[in-house]
Amino acid sequence: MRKGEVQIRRPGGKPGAWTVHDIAQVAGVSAKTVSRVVNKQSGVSEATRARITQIIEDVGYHPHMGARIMRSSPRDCIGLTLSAPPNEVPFSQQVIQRIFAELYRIFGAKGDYVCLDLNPFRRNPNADYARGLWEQRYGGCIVSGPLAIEDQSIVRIHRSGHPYIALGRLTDFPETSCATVDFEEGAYLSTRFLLERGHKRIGLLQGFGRYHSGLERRHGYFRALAEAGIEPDESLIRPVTFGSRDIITGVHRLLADHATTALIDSSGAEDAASVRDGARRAGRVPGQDCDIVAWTYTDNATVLSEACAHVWLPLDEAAVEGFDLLADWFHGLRDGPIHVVYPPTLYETIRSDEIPKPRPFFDVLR
Amino acid sequence: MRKGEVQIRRPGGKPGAWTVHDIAQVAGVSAKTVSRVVNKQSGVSEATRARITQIIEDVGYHPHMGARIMRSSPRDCIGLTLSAPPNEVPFSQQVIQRIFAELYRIFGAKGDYVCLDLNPFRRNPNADYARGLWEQRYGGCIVSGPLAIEDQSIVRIHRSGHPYIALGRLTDFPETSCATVDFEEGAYLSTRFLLERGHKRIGLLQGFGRYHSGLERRHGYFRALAEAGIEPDESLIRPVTFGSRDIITGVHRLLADHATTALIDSSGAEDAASVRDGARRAGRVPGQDCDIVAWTYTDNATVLSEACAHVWLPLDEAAVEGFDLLADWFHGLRDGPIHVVYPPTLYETIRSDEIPKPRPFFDVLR
DNA sequence: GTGAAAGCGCTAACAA
DNA sequence: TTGTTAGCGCTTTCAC
Repeated sequence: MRKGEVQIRRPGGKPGAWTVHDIAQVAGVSAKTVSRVVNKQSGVSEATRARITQIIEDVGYHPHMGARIMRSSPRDCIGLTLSAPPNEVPFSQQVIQRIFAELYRIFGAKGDYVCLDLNPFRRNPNADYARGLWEQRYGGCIVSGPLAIEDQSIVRIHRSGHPYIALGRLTDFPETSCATVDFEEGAYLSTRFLLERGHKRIGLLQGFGRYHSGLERRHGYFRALAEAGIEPDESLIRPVTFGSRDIITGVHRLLADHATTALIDSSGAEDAASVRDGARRAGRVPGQDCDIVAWTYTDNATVLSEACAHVWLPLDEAAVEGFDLLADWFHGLRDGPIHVVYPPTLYETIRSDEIPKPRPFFDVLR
Repeated sequence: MRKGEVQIRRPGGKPGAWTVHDIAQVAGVSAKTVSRVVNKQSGVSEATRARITQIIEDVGYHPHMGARIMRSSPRDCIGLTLSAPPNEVPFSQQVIQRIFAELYRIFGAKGDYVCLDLNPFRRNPNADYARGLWEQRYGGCIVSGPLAIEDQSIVRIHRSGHPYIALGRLTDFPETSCATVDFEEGAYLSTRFLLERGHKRIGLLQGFGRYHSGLERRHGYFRALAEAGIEPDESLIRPVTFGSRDIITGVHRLLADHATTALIDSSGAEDAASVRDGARRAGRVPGQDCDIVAWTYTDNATVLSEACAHVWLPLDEAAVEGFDLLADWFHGLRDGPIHVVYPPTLYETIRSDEIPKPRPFFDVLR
């Protein structure tokens, strides 16, 4: 046996891991007393506590977490789930890194576990991304990503009373505990800005079409048009995914009609090259014969040099604030739900160089 | 209630989550039959199975994971732990991303959970990074990072029989299930290369001094010296951390003695700027009055332009192979332990530009 | 093909 | 301050 290594058989030579009863037997006390020591409860004399603590350390005892959560729900493990398939809504490296850095800071450094439910979707497209909560695997969770139009899970989570926070919300369920940005307002700002510049036919490259954040984009766009007394035209809205080809085609189709003089790129892809490609195919020149408003998730950052304005949606920043509040809720320092909804900001001029398209995280290797 | 939402009270109007007994009562069968259906065991008629499956779906039943793992150990959750404090051994973004991409590919996509024990060290410097295993929180684990000289946990994990893999190994416990590279050989190669170029006094900037991978560096260095019949000189070895100041000082001290004509940068920091700074302070010019061999974790990459050779230690590549094997062990498709030890490669010429110093992952925000 | 009973390790409630 | 009892939800064993 290696130096310093401890290896003590359970009393009676039983195999397997030590239990409170084993510790109790060795210490000559009852299991409940051991339990009190493990859980730092009062009602144990200092001498007994010290003795039991020593035995626990010597034999390397750890309480069985399965048995433990049968009596009380887990408060030392937070879940992180994806509410959308990563191939459909690719998380950028930057976003994931920021989320992890925060989880490390808030939960990890305290000794809490973080449990990832990385992708229930590949097995079952209608997977319940909260399954870890129902299984009592964790006692609270972060729902990372937009919520699908047909989403049922989030309301069930909400009703369950578990601490949770979603990085998105439901258009028809404003109670959702969330940390997100106001996409409706973003679309409204973008549209109004272009209307004020005299545009009448404004195309909307609409990201997240299958999700509530996509719906919000439509609503904001319609609201600005209605205020200006302009009849909306469905053909001016093109739902797009994050794929280059989709964005190229979307821009191409929208700008092919020369009566359309402006475009809002709310795709969320920050993919300047594809927007340019689409415009070129339509025979248009952004900044010259058409105005483009580009959406970005980075403050004061140019994602399309020719854009007449950039709208910043501070999603990461909202998430960071939300996580802190969730931690407090999770640890019993406050109640839920949480409502962090950051407003977007429209920049007409930005001095930064054009930042590159973000790299998807779950794609690092292939 | 929202459209399509299911919310059915348990029989008897009891509060809380549904159990196998509730399902059984509704279905008019016994709990065991429900259990058989949930676990896809035989011994249930098709009709009964279909009926129970339907009820399970309708009420959104999920088995209680705590109760479940009291009868059998968890095989749907893999742990990821850090064996060293991240401030002491900073993981680069690249490494962490690669690890996560692999976990996503191998475990996440199958529907397994990945449970992170991010940092038990801040609370307790002697923390047992395998606590999640002892608590039966997960049924196997990845030990990410080097193993400390005084490490006790890894042998206990090994003896426990749980599937595991460490991204490092113990110099005196070769049975360790690991995916790593041969640091001893890396140091040997580096030293021999410099000896063959005629150097007699070779400094070793030794990374990971408190860890086994640091010991391996010493051993390889000594082996090459012994082969060449050169008496080792302890003052030529400088253990360094990842901090710039430490590396600057280390290089400075080593090169201040002009009799020392060569240096092996096995710090692992890939920090060219600090090496240069240290040399400058010692009044030396790498590539002119001294030879430097630089260690890197990226294939065919220059991490110090003036280096006379680069030694590539394919740690990421080893990890990727190891994870696949661990997954098979975890899922019962093979037995452990795993031994993936990649050899280092010495490059005398590399045509790449100098790559920048890697950015630490757990430092993204601050 | 199906069910009854026991027990996994822990802790809340109650008793001493 | 400490101990006893019961029971959490599940699965295993054994019986029907």
